[in-house]
Amino acid sequence: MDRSADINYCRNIINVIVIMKYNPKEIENKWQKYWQEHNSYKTETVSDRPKMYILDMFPYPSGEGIHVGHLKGFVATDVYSRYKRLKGFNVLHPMGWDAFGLPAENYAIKHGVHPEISTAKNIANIKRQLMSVGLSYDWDREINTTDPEYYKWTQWLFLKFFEKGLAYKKMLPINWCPSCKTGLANEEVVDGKCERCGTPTTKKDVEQWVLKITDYAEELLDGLEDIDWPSKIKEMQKNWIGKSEGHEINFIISDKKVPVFTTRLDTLFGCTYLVLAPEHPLISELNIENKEEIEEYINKAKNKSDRERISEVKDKTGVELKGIKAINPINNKEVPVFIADYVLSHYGTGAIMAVPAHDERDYDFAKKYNLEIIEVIKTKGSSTEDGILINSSDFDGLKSEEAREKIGEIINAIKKVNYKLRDWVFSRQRYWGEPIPIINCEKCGAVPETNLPLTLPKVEKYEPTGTGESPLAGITEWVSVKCPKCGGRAKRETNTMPQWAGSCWYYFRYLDNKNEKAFIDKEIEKKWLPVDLYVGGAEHAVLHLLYARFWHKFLYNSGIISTPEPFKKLRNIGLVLAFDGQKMSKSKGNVVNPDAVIDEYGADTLRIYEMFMGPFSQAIQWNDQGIKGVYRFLNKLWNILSEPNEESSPEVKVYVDKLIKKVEEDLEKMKFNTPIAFFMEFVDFVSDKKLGKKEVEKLLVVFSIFAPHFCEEIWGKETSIMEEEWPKINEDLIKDETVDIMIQVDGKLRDKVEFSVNSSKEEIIKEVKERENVKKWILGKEIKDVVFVPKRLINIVLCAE
RNA sequence: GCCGAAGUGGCGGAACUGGCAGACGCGUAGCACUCAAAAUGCUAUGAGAGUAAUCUCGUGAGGGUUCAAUUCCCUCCUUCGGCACCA
Repeated sequence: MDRSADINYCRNIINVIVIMKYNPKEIENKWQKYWQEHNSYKTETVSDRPKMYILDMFPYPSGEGIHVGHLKGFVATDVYSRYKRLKGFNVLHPMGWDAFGLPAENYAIKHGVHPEISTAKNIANIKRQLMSVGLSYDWDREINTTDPEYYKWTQWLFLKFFEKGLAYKKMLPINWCPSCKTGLANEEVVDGKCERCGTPTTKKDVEQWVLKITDYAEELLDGLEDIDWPSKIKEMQKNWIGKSEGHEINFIISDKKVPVFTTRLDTLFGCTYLVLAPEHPLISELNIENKEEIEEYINKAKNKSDRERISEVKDKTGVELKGIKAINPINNKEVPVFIADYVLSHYGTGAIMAVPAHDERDYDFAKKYNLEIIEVIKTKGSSTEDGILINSSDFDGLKSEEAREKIGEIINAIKKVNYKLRDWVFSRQRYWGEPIPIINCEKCGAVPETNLPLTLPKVEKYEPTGTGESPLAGITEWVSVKCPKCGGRAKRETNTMPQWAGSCWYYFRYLDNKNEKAFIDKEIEKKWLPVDLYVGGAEHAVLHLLYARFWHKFLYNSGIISTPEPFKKLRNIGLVLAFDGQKMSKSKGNVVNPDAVIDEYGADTLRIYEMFMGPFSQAIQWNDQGIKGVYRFLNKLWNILSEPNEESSPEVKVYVDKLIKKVEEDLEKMKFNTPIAFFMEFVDFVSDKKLGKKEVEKLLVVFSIFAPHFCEEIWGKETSIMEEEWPKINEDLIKDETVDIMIQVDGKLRDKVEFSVNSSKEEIIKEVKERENVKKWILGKEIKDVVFVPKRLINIVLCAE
């Protein structure tokens, strides 16, 4: 080290001694301890104040801890919670752990550490991280989905579904991940690949527990009307449920009725062939000439993966059933019959009437196999739109909509609604999940295990078997039980629940997390639900958010709870991208760890940067320089607020009240970036003015929602700043007496003049006309009109030459 | 292909209900402090013209409505997210 560095070092020390500098390291630990010791974040279940339930999507306790992206949402809800507390609400702001799932189990397989142990370790680490940011969670209400006292109720709720016949066992061709060696729900297959590991999924026939979410399709759709959610998420759920209204009609094949679903009954005269799904049960009953060819096709179709099917969208395959014809009910015309895997067995009736002239898929197929194409609708735009009927005998000239009605009447078509939504495959062949509390008895069938919790037994090997059985199947002493009903030999269900089970109802449990008699007390539920604000990532749109609504609606319909929807208002967090504009991920090595940021700048700087970087529902790149800017701002603000004058100058008083009002307005709109900008402007404004004690106190209370440690330290009173109230502002004081009026000539800004707010149009025009900047534009021209917007502008409109 | 969201300086972004485009921050440049650097402070910073006052252009592209458009309407382009043979 050279001499100059020494001098510099000495100077810095002198600085610290002379002025009390902002030193986050010193103050943050102190206050975190204080808040914890004083139970500052505790929420009373019963209170006179109005309730406000502000909820984060709880994290999965991964080994890497949380990164700054997770924190963005947590900080936003924390700021909002602190704001609402100061505003007099009884705020519930809890946190917990969604801890069942594959990573912990995979870790166990690799290292032989029980998931319970690794999970506990990870939770401790993340909890430490959350506390180091000064997040105001009521930790007395902490929950953990892997705690038997918690999953006892997950199991109990499953049995409710079972009692009502909404949980049933079925042999199904399900999505199977060959790498995770487990079945998956539809929602967990993204782009033909496993949502967890990215391996292409295959089809496998496995006996599965299924939850009948399809019974709730209509309600799940309707409920969207009444909730304040981003339209994007609503739209995704709508599309996922995929309601379509149409008719079911019968074609006749070999004297047998073959029902077909269509939304375009108006195109019935254009039907030139019929297509059955390869799995259609009728096929085996027919006397087909080319039986072998058909069987070969069916086998091939069966073994296709989702990816293969997707890649074949533009190149459809199929085989004609030779010697078979179908009769069209409207005109008794005979049309050929095909099987093709572009027709899905699980949707509608598994059979379609093909109208190649007005359906793209049928068109592709007809072109390929040289089938007849008959145009029956005259359309203005694309051939698949509604229009006017032609080539349709008596129905010619009718509009599509009328034709659907009329044709429907004549052939006795049944009106029918179909949904894309399919039942929820609910069992997983893995270890680290809630055991399904069912005993399979040879005599009595599936019998509920009522002695809950049914705890997850310890096993030696976590490895999935790959046979379609879970690792639990290997523990004979656990599996073999007596049937609770007949006492005979029976076996436990060895499948576990999917990772989404625990999160379907966790928002109830925070409210009453120690209740041993019920999953929630009825009165508490009535008082506290729905959740007022729910914040999390958009990736859960058709997973957690759909599943949770389903469970909630089921409980509501069963009379167990009193609210029809769980989450009144939902907002999505925008991703925090790495410096390179890419998603943060461990493998790319571009993850920003909050621990490092706090170590360098402190928690308050991190909090404010997370909020200041941009609108919180937007994806934004992390920028190290930006944090420095926030740190600079906090240093300036620290110096300004820590040495106040006795009394503020009058313009400062007004400014502060205006500032508070603007901050409040933006917070109500969930805007967190602009309030911070207002404070930055204030720093600049006040630098050459007098700021008094009273205003400092107001500012500290308001700013404490963003920088709690910082404000608590300057506050320096006996009681915590958290116990204060949001400052009242003097509306009379902040009313402007004068305003700047924009002066436009022909819509172009030419001048700006200060007037009293009450100035009339005439007064303003008179004065403005005399101003040089205006005169030169209107000189010698005729004024056609003057537009006056009070308190804003006047626009002098001239006659065009 | 279908559905949804979004395009504003060198960068992140701001702009109420159609009414000053570019707040605030970053970066950059200059200056001050310093032997020097860092830190800090001050000034400037959309493009072009002009010594200046000021003017012209400017919110993805083109058109429209309006006294007035980043904001409303139409067409198109680009990016991102979702769905993907759902009859």
